[in-house]
Amino acid sequence: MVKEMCYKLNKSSMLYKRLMSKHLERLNITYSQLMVLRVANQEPGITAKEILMQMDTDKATLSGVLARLERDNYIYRVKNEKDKRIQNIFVSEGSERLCTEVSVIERACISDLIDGISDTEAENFLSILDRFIANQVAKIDEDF
Amino acid sequence: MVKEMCYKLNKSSMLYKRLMSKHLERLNITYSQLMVLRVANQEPGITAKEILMQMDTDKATLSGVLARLERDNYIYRVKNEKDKRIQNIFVSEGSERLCTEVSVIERACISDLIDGISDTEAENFLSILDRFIANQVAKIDEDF
DNA sequence: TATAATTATTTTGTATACTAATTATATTGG
DNA sequence: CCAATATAATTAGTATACAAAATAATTATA
Repeated sequence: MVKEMCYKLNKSSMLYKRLMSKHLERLNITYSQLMVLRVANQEPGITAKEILMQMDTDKATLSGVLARLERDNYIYRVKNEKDKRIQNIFVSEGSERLCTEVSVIERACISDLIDGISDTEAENFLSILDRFIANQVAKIDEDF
Repeated sequence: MVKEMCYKLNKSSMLYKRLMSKHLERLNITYSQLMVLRVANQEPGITAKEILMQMDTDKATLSGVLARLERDNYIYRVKNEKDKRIQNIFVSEGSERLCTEVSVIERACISDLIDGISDTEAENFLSILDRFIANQVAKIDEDF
C-alpha cells in the first residue's frame, strides 16, 4: 500500500514536471529556474543560502541554476560588501513580468487536473499528504 | 489548492528518492537502475522497448541506465538473431538475490511512512491520486 | 594574534531526464 | 526488387540532483 503510494507519487511528480516543461518551452526557461526566479522576485537581494532554506534543494544544484539564470539575464548578482562570501541576487528588468506570465501558464497547466475530485476530497488528500511528508522528513532525519 | 497539491507531490517524490538512494548506497546501485533491474528480472530476455512500455520513462534515459547496469555486471545483453536491431536482456548471476535484498530495504524504507494514516485514509488517498494522475495523462495527451 | 573551525558558494564527477539527431535493421508500397 | 518508411537503440547536448572536494572569507578560540 505504502509502496503503491510512493510509486504513484513519483509518477504524478514526473507527469507534472513534464507538463510544466512543455508549457514553459516557449518562454525559454526551465521549471527549476522558474521556481528559483520566483523566490528571488519576492525578496530582492536574497542570497543563495536563503533561497536554499526556502526551497529544500541542493546547494550545488542551486549554484548551477543561478549560474544559468544569470547567463540568460534573468537575474544579476552583486557582491556583498559587508561579507564578501555572499552575493545578493536581484531579478533583471522584465523578469517580474515573466513571473506573472508564468502564473497564467501554470493556471492553464493545472486546470482540469482537479476534475472529478471534490473540494473535500482535495482537502483530505492534502491533509494525508502533509502527514506523509512529515513522516518522510522524520525518517530521513532519523536514519542518517 | 491544485498548485499546493502539485508542489507537495513533487516534494514527497523528491524525499522518497532521497530516502531510497541513501538506503541503496551501500548496495552500489541506484534507484533507477534497480527499478529497471526488477522489471528485467521478472521477464528474462525482455527488450529495451518492452521495458519502456512498462515503465513510462524515456528511451534515451533507459539506454544509459541499461549501459550502466551492463557495465556493472548486473545484466548482460544478447543480440537477437531474428531481428538484429534488438538485444535481449538477462539479469546476471546474483542479481536475483539483489532484488530480494532490495525488497527488504524497501520495506524498511517505507515502514513508518504510514504512521498516523489509517487504512481507509490511505485508500482514499490512492483513489484520489489515481484520478489526479489520469487527469494529468489526459492533459498531456490533449495539450501536445 | 595565529590557528582552527565555520560559513557561503563553486567545482568536479556521476547519474538521471529529455529532445533531437544518428545508426543500423526491417518492412512495405509501387 | 528497391526506394521510402518505420523501428530499435544509441549518441549528443543541455539541465537537473546530489555527494564530495575545493575556495574564499569570516568567526571563534587558545
